[in-house]
Amino acid sequence: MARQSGDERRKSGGDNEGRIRARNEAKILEVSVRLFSTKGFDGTTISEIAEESGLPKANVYYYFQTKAAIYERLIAEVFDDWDAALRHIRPEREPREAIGDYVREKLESSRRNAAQSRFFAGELLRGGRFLSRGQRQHMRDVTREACAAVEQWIAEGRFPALDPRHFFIMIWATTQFYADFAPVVAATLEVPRLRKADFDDAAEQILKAIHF
Amino acid sequence: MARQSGDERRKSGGDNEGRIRARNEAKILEVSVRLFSTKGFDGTTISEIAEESGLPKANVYYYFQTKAAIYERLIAEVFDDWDAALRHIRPEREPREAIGDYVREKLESSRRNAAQSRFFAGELLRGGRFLSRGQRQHMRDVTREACAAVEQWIAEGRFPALDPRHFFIMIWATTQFYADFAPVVAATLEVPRLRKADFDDAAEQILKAIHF
DNA sequence: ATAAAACTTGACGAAAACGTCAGGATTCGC
DNA sequence: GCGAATCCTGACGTTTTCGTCAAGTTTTAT
Repeated sequence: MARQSGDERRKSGGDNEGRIRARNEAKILEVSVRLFSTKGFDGTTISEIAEESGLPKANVYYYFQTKAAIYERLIAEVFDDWDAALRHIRPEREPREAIGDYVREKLESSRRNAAQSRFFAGELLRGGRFLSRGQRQHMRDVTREACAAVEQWIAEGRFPALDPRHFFIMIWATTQFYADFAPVVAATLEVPRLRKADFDDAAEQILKAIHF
Repeated sequence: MARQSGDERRKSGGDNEGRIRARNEAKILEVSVRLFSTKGFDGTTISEIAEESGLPKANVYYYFQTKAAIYERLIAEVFDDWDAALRHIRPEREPREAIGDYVREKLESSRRNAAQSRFFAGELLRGGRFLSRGQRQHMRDVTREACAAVEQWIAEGRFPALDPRHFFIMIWATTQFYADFAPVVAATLEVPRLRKADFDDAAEQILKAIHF
């Protein structure tokens, strides 16, 4: 009996997964993030995931023990990207450049991975019940560090005296918005669908509107 | 046989609902907006709504034909508030005051009706499938009018040359964010729970950060 | 008081979802 | 080539949910 589902298997190895497993897991996750993002956790069924992945349902259960397991894997994936953009904010950089890069990268990544972005937004909207303590703590640490950089800029007189925490909230809110609430944005801009150019405009306008 | 469910009844009267009906519908809607906002449409069950409303399930169905009917009623309710705040933006007003009022009102109303705010955000995040064509159109009209006011300010040299559409998106994104993603905001501000003072700070910081 | 309208409710049926299982088919390491 | 590990899958059981129904009780209007 060679039954052995998903997680157990990876406990030591981790890297050298079978190609088949790698391919199928990837496919399942790719389909899932799209479905979860538009229909939510409860609105998405495993049958649906299976169908769109081109696998029978039981096969999905071969790779993931439960629906929650899929969801959690996705959370972890998104999480890895969470702070990547924030690394632009370093005290030794020029504020205008650092923040410009940050805004542009945030917009671009949420544009390119819109489903992922909406998926995570949905999770946060619901209170982040699937976020582990460690993940929450990590978010806090990363944010604190970025705020420290801004505070240093302020102390050096290179930045206006704003509360960096609200400043980041503002940036984050705005950049997320374009991808997560695309229908509203499209309606406001009076275009049928958002294109790359709209995101570029957004970056420019955001940087122009913020007083720094 | 006096069977007659919800919607039919109101077709002509509309105003003079029985008190019992008014009370029970209100209770159901109040409970529903909270549940929908934290668990989503599919994650919320009628049994749950019934239980928390203190009514048997069949009674909920006496007032609302389907779960979707409850959801749609809530959408319509939220919708009525959508543009109320935007009415502060009028060309004859002083830009600083008008926008200040707008930001403060938006923050305050999303703070006071956090569940409603999150509920609507969730709907938009999912692509706004429950929004009627008319509602979409209305959003567009209201937005266009507000943009026209800003454009007039710009023409009169009372406002910086920003694209008003991106400007409003930015404001809307930011103000919503405080209520809708409260856990993230609380983590960033390093407080256990957001209080009124935090929202007041937010208003101040937003207005200070925006260049106008 | 009385009849009609409005309201309440326990029990029920049908459909759908989750997750399981036992056994068959493929692939892999040697 | 062969045995073991991995992968695949149709059918199934259980639970949950939506929504219905028919028979009650309470309120309201006259």
